[in-house]
Order: sequence, then structure tokens, then C-alpha cells
Amino acid sequence: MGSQKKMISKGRKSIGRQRIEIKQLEEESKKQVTFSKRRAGLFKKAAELCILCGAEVAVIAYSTHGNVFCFGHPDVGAVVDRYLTGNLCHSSESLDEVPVDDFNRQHAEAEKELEMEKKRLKEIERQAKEKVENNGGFWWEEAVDEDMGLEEMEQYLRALQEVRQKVAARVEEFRMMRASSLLSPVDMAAGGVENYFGSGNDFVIQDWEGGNGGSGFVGSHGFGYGFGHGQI
Amino acid sequence: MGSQKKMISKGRKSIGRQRIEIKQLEEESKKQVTFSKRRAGLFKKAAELCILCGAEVAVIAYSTHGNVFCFGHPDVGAVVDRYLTGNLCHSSESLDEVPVDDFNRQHAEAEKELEMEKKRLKEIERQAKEKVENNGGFWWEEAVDEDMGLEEMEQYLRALQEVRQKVAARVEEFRMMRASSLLSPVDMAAGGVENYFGSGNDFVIQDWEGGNGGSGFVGSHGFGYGFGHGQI
DNA sequence: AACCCTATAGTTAGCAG
DNA sequence: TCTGCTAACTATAGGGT
Repeated sequence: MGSQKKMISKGRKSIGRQRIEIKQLEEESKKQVTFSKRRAGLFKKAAELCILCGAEVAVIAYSTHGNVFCFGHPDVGAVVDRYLTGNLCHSSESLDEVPVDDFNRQHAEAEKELEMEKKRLKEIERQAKEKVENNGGFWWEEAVDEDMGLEEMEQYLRALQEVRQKVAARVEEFRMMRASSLLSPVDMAAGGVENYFGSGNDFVIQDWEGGNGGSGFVGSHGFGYGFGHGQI
Repeated sequence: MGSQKKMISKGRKSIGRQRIEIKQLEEESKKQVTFSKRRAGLFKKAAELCILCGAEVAVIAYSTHGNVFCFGHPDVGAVVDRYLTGNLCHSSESLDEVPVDDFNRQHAEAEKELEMEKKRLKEIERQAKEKVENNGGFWWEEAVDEDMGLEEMEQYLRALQEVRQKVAARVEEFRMMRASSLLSPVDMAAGGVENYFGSGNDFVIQDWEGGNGGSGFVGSHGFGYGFGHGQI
């Protein structure tokens, strides 16, 4: 950190930071530079949030080129896991302007969402059953029994994690074997998998309610909003 | 939005922002306020990154109280999905100082990691088998066949997503049924589940390599580093 | 608890090497 | 490409309401 000499001679050393509009950058090179810089900033902010507030945070960022960069505390997997197992993610339709202080309305929305979620679950199960009957599908497609207990389910969830790890590892192994050249690490699985949270195509901010209402969360850039709860 | 009168009388209106050390805040109330403010800032930054650079970003943040707040574009589920299916997340031991330009070394590390991953897989499978033999465990614990093909495996992965969704939904349903009061929405799954990416207990920043080397990625707060690649 | 406000700490756009 | 610089922009700590 020692030596910075002045190495600029003109009166104005630099025009300094300029205000920019927040909209898609046209120039590819500028886009890349900005991505690098801002990603670093984002990760730093995330880390500070963790340290200051004891929060657990995961950030996953894909560049347009398809490369992924992650930050996580305690680690990405743990946070994502927690998210997947503990969150049914009440899909946000486009409630564009959530009144900041209307608790009751939000609660109503929550219950409606839950209802829809249940319906969707039913539909999925029905389809799965159908598939098995018609195509003689694989055993795992009829895995979840209608009468499975909570206890058993939790064990199942845990086991599922393990299995997934194994499969992912195996898939990775395969990929490593055949692809020593330049193959995008992620596009294999990109297609085909349904987006099972059913949200729209815009930005989404979602908070999860712990059982009692909360107050509104307000973002800034024309996001689609999920639930907003000041409850921390 | 209309009326701000001056309501401060002394010479200095405010002491303004003070420098703070980045370390766990002691005061609970301050912690909460900071979490709110900084979470908002983090989400805004994430959104700007998406807009400016066309990136896909997911941010998941848990407060110490266990409440979750998410940001995602196109949405959290999509990004997480992409992450889970396309990423084995080469666990970062503590390669504390990755040389910025040593591609070969990084490649070597990658292969070593893979080797360890394989070993771990073997160990897990052995344990699973043992468990099945000793306890008559559940069928799903012996799910992954040694000779499963890539094709089949990919389908399996996809199916796994579906099943997990179903289970998560079911678990959620159960929880909703019994807990109408204040129960943390997430702590059920928090314990017991192994961290299947095998990273440590510290901060983790992980990038994914697309098949050819890249240059170093440098963070700032004593994180554990994964792979660093300038490749965007 | 959620907003204001202000002053200032911190981030970053544009350049240069 | 990535690093460093600098000026200007932006986030936010502390405080009030």
C-alpha cells in the first residue's frame, strides 16, 4: 500500500465517476467491466451484511455468458438448502403496488397463494401419477405417498439431499470425462427443468412470513413484488 | 412527499454517517435496523447488476430471526435451479492465496478436487449401503446405481427436482396445519441436513470454470475462496 | 417500527498504464 | 485483459419525528 506517486500531469486528473442511467448497457466490453466491478461490490455488501447482522446470505450471479459466481455464508449450499426446504415461495403474481401498511390485505393474499399452491401440488401429483400409468415411468416419480408422515417426510428430504449430491457428483464425473474442452458448465441442465416456483418473468423480491403479518417492503426499480414484511 | 420544514435548530443538523467497523453488532435493535437498510441496498445493487449487465442474479438472505428475504431475476427459483443442476461447486479447501495468473495450478487443483469428490462419493455410497444392510433403511438411500447412464441420470436429476418440490410442498402443508402461531418457517430443516458441498464454516466465494482457465478473483474480508476466474 | 434528514463513508465510471 | 487512480455519485450511520 505504499507508493502512489502523482503520474498525471494535466489540471484535471480524471473526469471522475459519471452518473449513469440504470438500463441495459449496449457496449459489450463495458458490460463486462461493469459486471466484474459491481459483482465484487455486491459480494462485499453481502459479506458485510453477514458480519454485521449475523445474517445468512447467498448470492448467485450468472453473467450473460453463462458463467456463475457465488457468494455464501455459511456457504451457498446451506442457504439454498434452507431456502428450498423451508420455502414454498408463494409465487408473486404482479401485485404491482403493495400498500405499505395494509397488513390485512397481505394476509389475505398469503392465504390465497397457499390455496393456489395446494391446488398446484394436487395437479402435479395427478400428472405424475398419469405419467407413471401411461408410460411406465420411473419409480421415483411416484415417490411421495399421499399418507406419508411428517417424520418420514423429513427423513426423506434429508435423504433426498444426499441422493442429489451423489447424482450431481456422478453427472459431474461424466461431464469431466467427455468434455475436456470448452463446454458451458451450466447449459446442460438449463433446459427441461420446470421453474417450480411459478413466478413471472420480471424481477422478483420475495420475503417469507413467519406466521404473523408484517409491514410492506418497498423496492425501487419496477420489480414484481412478493410478500413484504418488515418483520426481521 | 410534500412538507419538510427545517425541524432542527442547532448548528450541526446531523453528525452524518460515521465509520463503523465491520464486525458483529452487539445491540439487537441496531442489528435489525442495519439489516433492513443494508438488505434493501443489497437488493437494489443486485437489480442494477441485472439491468446493466443482463445478468441473472438470486439473493437469499436470512435474518438471525430466521426470516428469509429474496431477490431474483428472472426469479429466485430459476437461478437456484440453474445453480443446483449445473454446479457441483468444487468445494474450496483453504487455498488462501490463489496466484492471479497460474492457470495450470488451478487446473491441477481442479483435478485434485474432483478426485476427492469421487472418494467422498464412494464413501457416502459405502455408508449408505451399510445403513441399508444394518437398519433396513429406506429404498431411496440406495437410489443411485453404479452403472446409471448419463441420459438416465439427467432425467433422474430433473425428476428429483420435481419430487423435492412435492415434498417441500407437503412439508409446508403439514407445518401450516399444526403451526398457526409463531413458529420459525425455516428452522425445521436447518438441523440434520449435511452441507453437501463440503465447504467450511467461513465465507465462501465460488466461481465456476467454463472449461478453460481464468484469472484470479479477489474478495476483501477474509473469505474462503473457491475458484477465481475473470472469465465473464 | 418505519420513515425523514444530513453529513460523510464508501462505491464506481471513465481513463491511463 | 486487469490494476490503479480520482472525482463524483450513492449508500448509510446516527439522529429526529
